[in-house]
Amino acid sequence: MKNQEIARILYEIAEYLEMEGVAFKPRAYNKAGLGLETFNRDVEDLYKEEGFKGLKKIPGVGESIAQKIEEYLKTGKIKYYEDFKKKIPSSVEALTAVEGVGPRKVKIIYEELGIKNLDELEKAAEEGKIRKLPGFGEKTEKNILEGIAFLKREKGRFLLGEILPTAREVFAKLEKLKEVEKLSMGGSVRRMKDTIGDLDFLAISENPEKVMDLFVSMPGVVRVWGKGATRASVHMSQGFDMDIRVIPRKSYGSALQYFTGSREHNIHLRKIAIEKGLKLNEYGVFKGQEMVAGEDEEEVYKVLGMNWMAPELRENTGEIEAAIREAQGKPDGLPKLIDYKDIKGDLHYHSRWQESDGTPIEEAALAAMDFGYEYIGISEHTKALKIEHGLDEKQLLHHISEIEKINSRLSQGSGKQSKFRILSGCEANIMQDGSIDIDDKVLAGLDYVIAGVHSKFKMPVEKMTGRIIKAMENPHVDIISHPTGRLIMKREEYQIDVEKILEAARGTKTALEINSYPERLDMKDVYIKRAREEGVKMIINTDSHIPSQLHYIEYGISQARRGWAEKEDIINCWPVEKLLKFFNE
DNA sequence: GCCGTTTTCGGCCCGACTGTTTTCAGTCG
Repeated sequence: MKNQEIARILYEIAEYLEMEGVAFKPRAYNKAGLGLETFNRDVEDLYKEEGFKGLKKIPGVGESIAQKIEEYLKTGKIKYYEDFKKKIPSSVEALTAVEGVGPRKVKIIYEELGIKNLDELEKAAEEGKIRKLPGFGEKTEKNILEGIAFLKREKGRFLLGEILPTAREVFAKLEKLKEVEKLSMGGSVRRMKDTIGDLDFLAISENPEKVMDLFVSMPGVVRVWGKGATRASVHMSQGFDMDIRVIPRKSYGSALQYFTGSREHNIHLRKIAIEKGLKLNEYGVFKGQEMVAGEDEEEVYKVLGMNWMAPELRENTGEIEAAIREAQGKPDGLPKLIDYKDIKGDLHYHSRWQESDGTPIEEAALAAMDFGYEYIGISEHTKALKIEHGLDEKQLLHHISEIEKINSRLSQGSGKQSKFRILSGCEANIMQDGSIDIDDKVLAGLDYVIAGVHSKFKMPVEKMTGRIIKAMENPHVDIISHPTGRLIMKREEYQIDVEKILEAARGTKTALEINSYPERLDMKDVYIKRAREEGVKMIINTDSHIPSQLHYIEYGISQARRGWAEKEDIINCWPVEKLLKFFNE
């Protein structure tokens, strides 16, 4: 996929244009970059199939940018961009990553001092050369040094699963302050994005200064980035930043809306406000001087002519249009999102990750019951994954009979226990040629089969796509685990043709997994949305190895919601009989 | 440079904070 690659160049062109002080074009390039990055088709395929005209289908891409994309696809270069690089050969992206340094400052430090990268910038700042530049001073220099130190220390973003528990702890602490009347979390955490940059808190308080004081002196705060009358920003020892804003009650809803974002969602909303002769900002919706909404988030959306929508949807990928249609009573409104309580069981659980003496399957079943589930599926690794104690055919037959025994024991128990069901499964390996490492006869004896790629991740796109499709065509395979293989911030996705995979999944009635493991969250939201549009069924699993990981399901559900998934799209929202019927078809 | 149930031309989201100025530019979210 070259989408990301070209998008990055477009973003950099935007920065160069900003350096030059060009108006409006930077926004156009940023928009086109985002359009390309979030476009659900491979730009190379698009160009091959539909030519130059196809490129203009990408949101934000018109005549001129389409030409530049075409140039890149043909030659691997864009002259317009190369010319900028010749003029100012700075690592723009690296330099603007420093807090307080933007394109204009990058231009000045290059032209005055010839600085092109972070190391040179750091050296110049240490030598006291930065403070002498026009528009710079001692403080800016100091901030640059601290900003660079920060970048070196942290990579910048955190996994949702890493940060959400901490965010909730901080929330609980802040909420206890007697000066805080009301508190909410905004930002990407409220939208449950797969990675989080920082935490945003919003509060109502009669005594904002006091809240600011308390916020910057909270335990865990190692640095105060800034502190004003209504806003403060701090760095935490765990490595992330937190912001807080104190907001008047009458503006709480609009502030919550504004600080939840996304940025693109907000920009779209403001345009709609303007079209209606209104002005939208974090303090409310205004008609002239008169405030027409603000205290309540739902009201804010309502006066803009649309229904309220879940934060997970707010990425400006069609949710605003859907909310408007819904408010007008038209069909094709907002999706009725799967709820965090809709999952009835988890089918990706490894009980034998350590060869322990206990009864790990029963332990898993009891934990799942406590979790409110009606069933759990035990899906051990299979023999090709020796390092994970993968089971061979003989051991799998034993696995099946063991589960039968536990099931019959449970069925004689009382109430909840008697209705609970353990399903026998496995997570088999999709070998290089697309075959499965377990004999079909044994696969047939299991309640369900998950198949996944666990080796040879770096195959060319046609081969990897064919490999997975062949696995789906095996009549015993019911689910493909972590379909793209990404490890967030660690490993790229495998090269696959997502459209072809979706087509095959629908044709073979194979469910695609939404793996809830915090560093996987695989499939990601845009693929979930595509899968749903194509009528492909999905399943949200945790890939747990111990009972305490069952709660990861929340992260998988959040990604499903971000992908517009409804209850019917997700097969483990179904009762066990319907689920087994699906597997048997 | 893009885009259009008011437009193929004339618009393009908005406010807080910082650091540098002496009324504001740059950056951020």
